[in-house]
Amino acid sequence: MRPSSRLTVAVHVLTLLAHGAEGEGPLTSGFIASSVNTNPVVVRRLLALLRGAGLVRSQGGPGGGWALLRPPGRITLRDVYRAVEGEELFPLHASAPNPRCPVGRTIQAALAGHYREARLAVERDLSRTTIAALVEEVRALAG
Amino acid sequence: MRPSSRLTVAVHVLTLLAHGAEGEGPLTSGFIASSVNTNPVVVRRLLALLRGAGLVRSQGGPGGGWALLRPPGRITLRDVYRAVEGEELFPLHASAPNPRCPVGRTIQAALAGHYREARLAVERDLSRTTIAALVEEVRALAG
DNA sequence: GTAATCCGTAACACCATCCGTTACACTTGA
DNA sequence: TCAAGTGTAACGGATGGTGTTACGGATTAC
Repeated sequence: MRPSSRLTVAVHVLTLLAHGAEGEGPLTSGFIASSVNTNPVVVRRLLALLRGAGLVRSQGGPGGGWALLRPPGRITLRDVYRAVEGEELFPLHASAPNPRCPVGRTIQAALAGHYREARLAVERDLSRTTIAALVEEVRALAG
Repeated sequence: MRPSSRLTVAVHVLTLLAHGAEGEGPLTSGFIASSVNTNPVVVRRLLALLRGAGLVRSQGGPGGGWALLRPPGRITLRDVYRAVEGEELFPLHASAPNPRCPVGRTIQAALAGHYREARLAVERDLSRTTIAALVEEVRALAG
């Protein structure tokens, strides 16, 4: 499975929700979409994944929109990654290798463990960065 | 850029080359393709990338084929990963965010550093495994 | 030198996925 | 009751990976 820009957009949106939290009230998907430069439906689809992970909540009707469910210091990039990306960092063969070949018969089992370790290494690294830290960086860069 | 199965197939092929090294002579793309269960052209395309990275050599004509250029104990999964995958572990936005938004204007710069760290973390993990180690695992699993 | 074998690469079709867009039903709040 | 939101299905376009055919070029064996 190839990587998408979902992680980037999801982090962008969460940073925006945390950054705008001083203003009162939730942010609409239309407003968020104008910052990301995309369509509101794309934003709602992505935020639905984050809602499924317990990171945000949505509210309908006038004055409705999206808001964080946790303080930004307690949301890490690992949480976001798990919410929006698939299970596997590196996919195995598209079609199964030849079972009559000793290497073909066993290579997937051999690789699976190493891939799992690599995925854990990424997640360990992503867990070091919080949305709150990104808000700080954004404020420093944007002035 | 999303992940593909290129890393898996490349590691499979290199393991096959190392495993079959006791037999004399290079392996043909047709033989390799039958183990991977794909088309010889696919194998040649992928091996061309590995050749560009100095991992294998090719030889035309009868008796020709592909062979390792280094002992399998000195080829790590990090070498293979760098040879066949793109630069970025996680892509940034497909279309640039809104420069009139403080978050949109700065989020890419803020994320770039974190993504670089994550990529290094993956590579650090992949560098712990060699093709020789995979040959051992395959032998243990296949009997 | 001739033929067989193998690589090198272009060209094309197929397929899955992602992204953007439209459309419309539903819910909420004033 | 109306306006402002979300929820979600449906569709099309773009992209990239994969599989396949085709053919030119190089090398080896005889």
